[in-house]
Amino acid sequence: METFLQTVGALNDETRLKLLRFIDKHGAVCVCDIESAFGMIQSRISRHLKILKDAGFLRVERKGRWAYYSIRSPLDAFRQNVLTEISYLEMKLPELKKSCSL
Amino acid sequence: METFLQTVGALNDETRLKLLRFIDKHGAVCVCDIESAFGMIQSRISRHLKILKDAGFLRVERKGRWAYYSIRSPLDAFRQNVLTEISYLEMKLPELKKSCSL
DNA sequence: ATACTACATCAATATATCTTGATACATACT
DNA sequence: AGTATGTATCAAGATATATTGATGTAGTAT
Repeated sequence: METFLQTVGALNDETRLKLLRFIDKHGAVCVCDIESAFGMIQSRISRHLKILKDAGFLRVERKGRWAYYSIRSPLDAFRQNVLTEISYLEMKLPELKKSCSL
Repeated sequence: METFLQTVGALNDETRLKLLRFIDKHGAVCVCDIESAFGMIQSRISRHLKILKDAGFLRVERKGRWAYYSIRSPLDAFRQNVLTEISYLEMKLPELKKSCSL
């Protein structure tokens, strides 16, 4: 119950749906790339990524000073369904431009 | 996007998950039965039922002064998955006692 | 018509969540 | 050591959502 509410709670935000789709589409990206792609301030991105991570959708891998977020794998069936469902949604995603990372 | 957010928004509440499971389990029930089963005031129940209905999970059928809520049918694959997922959750549901309806 | 019942909706308050800017932390570089 | 960079977290205000009690509406009964 707790966990399910956390999962749907994480999905209940337009920004997070876009982040999820963006990461699902591009694979591992660092926070600064997301920041410049979405044109949002870093604290906002960081917060949403944490919520998505805590809800079981994302994983982080730190390399040097960068934190790379990607879709957690393996993903249980329900979360996988959710990702698929999100991929069907019409949303305009920003372009990924490798601005800061190597 | 709109629709998806409305769907997950409807799921983002413990009371509504219980209502959904309760109705999924018992079939068509009227508001007063839910009210007495859950021990919640009527306006609260009514509001949550509306949210679940607007999100595409429930349908209403009025008979006389009663409004019977049941799972909308047919349900698309995603919402069906959600219902299945909810059925796996551990939650204590109140007993249904046919208190007011015929 | 009046009164009653089941349900819906509104207004006010309470609670949770989001956004921003500031600050903290950790790694890398000189 | 200091400085810069990438990220995380905190505190404040803004926004959204939930709960309650009151009121509105529609069907039913007397």
